[in-house]
Amino acid sequence: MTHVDHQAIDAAEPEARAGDARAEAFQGVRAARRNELAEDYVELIAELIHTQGEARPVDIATKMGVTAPTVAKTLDRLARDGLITRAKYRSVFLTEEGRALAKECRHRHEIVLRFLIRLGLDPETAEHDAEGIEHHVSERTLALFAAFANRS
Amino acid sequence: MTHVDHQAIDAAEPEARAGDARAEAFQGVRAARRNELAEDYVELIAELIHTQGEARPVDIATKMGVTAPTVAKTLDRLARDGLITRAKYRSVFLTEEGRALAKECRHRHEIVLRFLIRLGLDPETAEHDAEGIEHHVSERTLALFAAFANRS
DNA sequence: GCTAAAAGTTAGACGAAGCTAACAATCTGC
DNA sequence: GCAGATTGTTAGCTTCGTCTAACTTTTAGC
Ligand SMILES: [Mn+2]
Ligand SMILES: [Mn+2]
Ligand SMILES: [Mn+2]
Ligand SMILES: [Mn+2]
Repeated sequence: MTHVDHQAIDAAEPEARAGDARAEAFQGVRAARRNELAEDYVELIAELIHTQGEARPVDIATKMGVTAPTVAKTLDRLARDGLITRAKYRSVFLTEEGRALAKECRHRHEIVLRFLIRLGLDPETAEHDAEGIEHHVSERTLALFAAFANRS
Repeated sequence: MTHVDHQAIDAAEPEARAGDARAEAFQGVRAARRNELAEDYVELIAELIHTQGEARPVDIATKMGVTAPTVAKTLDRLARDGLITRAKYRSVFLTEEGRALAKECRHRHEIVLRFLIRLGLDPETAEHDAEGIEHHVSERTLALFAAFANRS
């Protein structure tokens, strides 16, 4: 467990062709990028289920700022990847795996957000930046962020 | 200038459909994502020109950890977007605009890296994480990172 | 219980970013 | 200055993530 992996879903991009340390870093970033969308979706779905009782595609679309067909296609991919289950014209459910990923993402998001605020950032900007940064923070960095956020 | 924009190249994704603050954050992240690759390329090209005297596609491919055809196609896009110039079978040059972007990216990369190391991260991991985080750091956050990195 | 609005789906387009296979140009070492 | 190695290009395939347009199903209000 070196870089950002978070029990990644992967399968794509033939690794190995490493050699260069730089190349490895870029490959790690590309791997993280492939999971970003899934992470944001399951995190949002968990939140909707918690606050609204259910996760409807229309609400996902609104919160994500995309159109309904985009959500539909993305949900199909998440289902294919075993993170959610869904039935036609019904709202969405997380699988065990999806729930685990959501929890992990929520946790990471929370730490990055608190860290940025602790650093002195306004909550608005902190929320924006955390939404992007959270996917590129290794376990080590996360631990340091948490320590900083919790320091008295 | 709210979130990550760094004089972004954009043009895609019809904004406006905001309303929700969350949606705006996600749209910002997607916008940042669209510039990531261009940023990494121009930064690397600038570095190669500086250290090797020229930026050859084969070296870009090695450092980025991708194949030569992938580099070729990406370079075509960068040329289309006015960041580089290139001639068949020759190495790559940055335009004025590309040079400006490279400088900005280098600067951002440097600050994020120094910040992470200052936080207590090992240089290895710091380099990996910085490569991903740099694209999702707003001006405000960058300023705080710089201040933290430079504090006595 | 109809009907109109809301929500969801399907089809199809498009660009980005990756790959492999095959070919072409350039460089290098003798 | 030629041959073989290296580098670069082209063609074509794939998946992802976005969109619009058109259609279907469900829900809600009367
Ligand atoms: Mn996010
Ligand atoms: Mn998040
Ligand atoms: Mn980078
Ligand atoms: Mn960089």
